[in-house]
Amino acid sequence: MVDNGIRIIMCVDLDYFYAQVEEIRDPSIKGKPVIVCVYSGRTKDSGAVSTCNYIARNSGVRSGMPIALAKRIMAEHPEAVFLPMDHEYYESVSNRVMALLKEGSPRFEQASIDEAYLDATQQSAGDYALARDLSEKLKAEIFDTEHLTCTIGIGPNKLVSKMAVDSKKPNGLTVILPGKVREYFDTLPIGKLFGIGPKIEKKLASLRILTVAQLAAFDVQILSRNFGEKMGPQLRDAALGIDEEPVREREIEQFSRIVTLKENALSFTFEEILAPLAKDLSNKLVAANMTCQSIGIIAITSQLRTKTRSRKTDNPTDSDSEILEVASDLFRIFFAEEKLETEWTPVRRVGIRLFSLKKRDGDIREKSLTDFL
DNA sequence: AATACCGGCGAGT
DNA sequence: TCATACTCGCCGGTATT
Repeated sequence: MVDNGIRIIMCVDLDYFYAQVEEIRDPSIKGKPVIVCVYSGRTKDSGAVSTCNYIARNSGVRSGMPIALAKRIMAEHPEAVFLPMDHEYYESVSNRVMALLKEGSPRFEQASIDEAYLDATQQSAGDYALARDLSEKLKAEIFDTEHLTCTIGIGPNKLVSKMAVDSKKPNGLTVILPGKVREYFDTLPIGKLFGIGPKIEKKLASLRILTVAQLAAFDVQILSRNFGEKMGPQLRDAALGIDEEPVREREIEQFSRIVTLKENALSFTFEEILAPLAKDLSNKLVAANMTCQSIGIIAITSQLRTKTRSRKTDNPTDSDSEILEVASDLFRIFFAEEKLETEWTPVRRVGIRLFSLKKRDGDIREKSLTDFL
């Protein structure tokens, strides 16, 4: 047992994942700009870039960018390949890689379709040099079996390993030793800290916090007052490279499905739009052997503002008809309320969300505990 | 006072 | 008109007990 309190955490990130999977599926596109897109179906090129390979990034294409803009950027590169996202396929590849990683360390946490954390403290006997060796083996194994490159970051916690992985991509391997954390973090612009996006960066700037070092030294009380009791201390800890979160597999806690309407509208046919979403979500619940006890709707307005409504159901359910019923009712109420608003806000995208998910057939232990309580 | 529920916001892949 | 589809986490307000 290795227990000097110092953990060794690895963050594994599959490089430009969707685009790389496409390169492997069709090697003839390798060497060209590859841009994987989510087409919304409104017009020929409406939609957004999901991800792209580094050749496309070098021309300025970015995730989240409108497809039409990406096409304009690539206008002088007619060899550029625009592909529709094939989520199911990427997921099947992801599942295989995640299974490999899980063998690398049983202390495993999948963070997204292309990212995972491993607690390698035991395997590497607390030795960062051994952890690096283990990472190299994992990289080789993933490449040999799936022909995928990945980047691995290593550090004393999930945050630092994440910052390490971000420091050198693609096909990188970076170790930030516990004693080097502050040194590395202090060189970073504040916006590069994981968890600090444009909004928080701006708010920090208004407090005259412009560097990670300034955030690390800032009065935590004032941070709490401005960001809340949880986020205040968390922000300062992040600047200090402190993160005690364990690497742990987590049960999924929500499912959602959302679609873009053909045209912005003040209402829509619930049966036509919502029924397929309800069916999909119900199928997902059944496949996961789960139920939900809260059903919500999502509406994204023409101004791209997100509005939500939700309702706790009387009983846990996985029924598509019940999901459809509740979602339709929530949309009826939503549009009735919207009508009373002064501004006329048509809706662009609509969706359904399920949460308060519970595993259905809890095992015997769990069951008897529940019965007991 | 503590907890549950709800709607909004922010971040990330 | 250029703006996807997800998931997670937190905040603050209000209702409930």
